[in-house]
Amino acid sequence: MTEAKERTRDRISRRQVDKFADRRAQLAASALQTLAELGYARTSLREIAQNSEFSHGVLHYYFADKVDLLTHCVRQFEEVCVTRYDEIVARARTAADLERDFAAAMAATLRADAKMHRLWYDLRNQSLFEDSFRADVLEIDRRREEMIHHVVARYAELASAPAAVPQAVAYALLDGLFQQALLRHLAGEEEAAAGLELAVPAVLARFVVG
Amino acid sequence: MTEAKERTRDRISRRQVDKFADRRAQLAASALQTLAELGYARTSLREIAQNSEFSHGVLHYYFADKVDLLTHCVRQFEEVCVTRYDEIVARARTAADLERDFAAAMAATLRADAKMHRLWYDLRNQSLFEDSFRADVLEIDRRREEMIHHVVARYAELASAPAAVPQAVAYALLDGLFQQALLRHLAGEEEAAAGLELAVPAVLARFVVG
DNA sequence: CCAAGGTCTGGACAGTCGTCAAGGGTCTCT
DNA sequence: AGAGACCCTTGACGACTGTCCAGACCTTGG
Repeated sequence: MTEAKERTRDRISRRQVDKFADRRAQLAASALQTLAELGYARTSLREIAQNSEFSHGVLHYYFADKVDLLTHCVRQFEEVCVTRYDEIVARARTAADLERDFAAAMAATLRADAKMHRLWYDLRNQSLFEDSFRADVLEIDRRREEMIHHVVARYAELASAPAAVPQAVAYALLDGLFQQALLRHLAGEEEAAAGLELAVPAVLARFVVG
Repeated sequence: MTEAKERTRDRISRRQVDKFADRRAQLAASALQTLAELGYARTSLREIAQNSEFSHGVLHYYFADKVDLLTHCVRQFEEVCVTRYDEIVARARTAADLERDFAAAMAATLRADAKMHRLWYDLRNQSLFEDSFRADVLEIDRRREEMIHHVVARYAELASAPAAVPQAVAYALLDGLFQQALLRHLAGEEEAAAGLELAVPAVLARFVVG
């Protein structure tokens, strides 16, 4: 076999692999949309297929089984999930900036992506019953904790005061706050996001000494 | 019909009603046990019946349908759920007492009732997708918030300092802390409960000014 | 133009689900 | 003793599930 042929085959093979991966990503996106709408308990493969432009059989062409698909979904979900506040951290010039912008961003994503957040908490809970996703979920939660830590650390830096709570605790507290706001928001309470935007700066301020 | 007869019939009728309610409660207990073990998504009526001493048909004799059963379960769950720290609040003589005992009680129930707590978070999340339980779940959450408020209010009183955070925020923060500890505990992390017991007093102290 | 292989469809499968109804068993009252 | 209410079991139903597969479609290489 000539070198040219090998290169060609590599290129084709790579293109096929990429196409394969692209389709997987596309189907996983349909699955995520379905999951966000119906929740883990009520999502079936046929429903996912109906939210895509393919028939249900194709899912087993691209994924070994349902767990494989859902695991891929969880991993794909991560990418959207853990870089949300990076830009705000980078832009902030004062502690007051960060306080205000971070709170506003939390309230904004609560309003805009409520169904996706609802799905995240659903999947995190499923991982407590089924160990298939557990590793991936814990990894995402770790990165979310890191993401919050970046915010808090930068905040402490801007405020010229050391952080007074461990990063795991800071994440747990802010996540609790967000989850409660999500609960209220999805229950129809109009002021839920506004309440969150109000509460976050107060809590953030107590994360540093002084 | 004589008065004696009427009284007799009332007594019998009441006994039957009570027996009916008792059996409902018994079946709901079996259902709760099954739910705690398998989670909402994987719990079927036949599985519930197998965790009781009856066959699956009896469930439709005592409950109109699955939603009726699950709703009853949620309500029954409430009673166990919302009086957990009352005694500790009543006993505490100093703020330091309350801090220590409350944190110890949280860690203890995390260790002892992890599966039930996991179920609670599962059901609360389901209520975000299905509105059948929503009202009951929100009611329980409201009572849990009240329960936490009792602790915080008494703590502020003992510390002779006014509470510095709204009760909804205090609940959200402590709930987030607990949920994160539950996550770690069920993932096999041995120090999760101990970490919670350590973090709670620090957080509680920041709920009051000074 | 033909063969090959990647891609996709649609139907079939075995199993499980919630629901329901027919029937047997047990107890109480007349 | 017989009637009737209550309690429970069993088996069935249609719908839905995840999985698999035969075959059609389409692009590509020779």
